[in-house]
Amino acid sequence: MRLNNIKKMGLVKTEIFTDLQNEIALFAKVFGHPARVAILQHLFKINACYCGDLVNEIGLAQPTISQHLKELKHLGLIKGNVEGTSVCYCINIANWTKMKETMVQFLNQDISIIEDCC
Amino acid sequence: MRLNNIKKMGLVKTEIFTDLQNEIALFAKVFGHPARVAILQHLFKINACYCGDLVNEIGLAQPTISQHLKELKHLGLIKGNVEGTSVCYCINIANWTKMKETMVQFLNQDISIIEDCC
DNA sequence: CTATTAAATCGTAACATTGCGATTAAACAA
DNA sequence: TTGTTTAATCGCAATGTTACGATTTAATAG
Repeated sequence: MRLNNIKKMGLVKTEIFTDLQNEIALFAKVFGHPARVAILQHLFKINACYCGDLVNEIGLAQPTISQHLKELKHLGLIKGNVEGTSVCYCINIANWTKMKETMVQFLNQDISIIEDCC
Repeated sequence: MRLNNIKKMGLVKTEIFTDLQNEIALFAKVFGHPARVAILQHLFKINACYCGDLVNEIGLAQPTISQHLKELKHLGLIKGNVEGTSVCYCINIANWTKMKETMVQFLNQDISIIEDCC
């Protein structure tokens, strides 16, 4: 159920974990930076926007925003469309939904637990 | 709505983001490693277990597991109880539930979006 | 063609993360 | 007290991440 071309995790010993565990970690990792959280929130809010809008909105330098957009795009969560000299970014709903299912299932593990053990 | 003593994010310019954005990023970051995903899944599955069990179950060295447990504990998602020479770990359900609410709300941002823009 | 504009890429400094061997600390047993 | 067991901590090597100035690329305007 992986989305786009999923990259390796460097030092992490991915081979000793299941595909699902690695997939959850990769999705979570991309949310593990407030700039990427902010980019996604903004894209959801205004539906589509240019890279430059995000630079103004968020307040990080253009190369930094570009780098964060690249990571989101690489995981398949956003799409970028060239319009003249600008690039219009928006959420990839189909992939977002797939990702959401995986993550919500992970977060809902607690439904069978009644109370703490210790 | 933050749980435990939340730490800074190093190079990350946290001050330009909202508390919620930083909180989502911190939660996501802790899930951003398959070992921590595996630890949480195992704790949910068997309800409580010793550090040594996790070392056998997961296959990373004891200091490495100990370090991952420390991060989960620091965020408040697990509790550790000393029992003789062992330490029994389990999920902190109350904090897990709070975290889940925050994350699910973030993941459900897509409910208003009908289709892709570009 | 020559600007101009917008965004990607390059290069790099500062810092963080991962993993583990070695050691320490704490509880208990004999 | 002296082992033994279990887990935390220390220290460090290898690698990743973040941020941004400088540069390049690509599209368009004049």
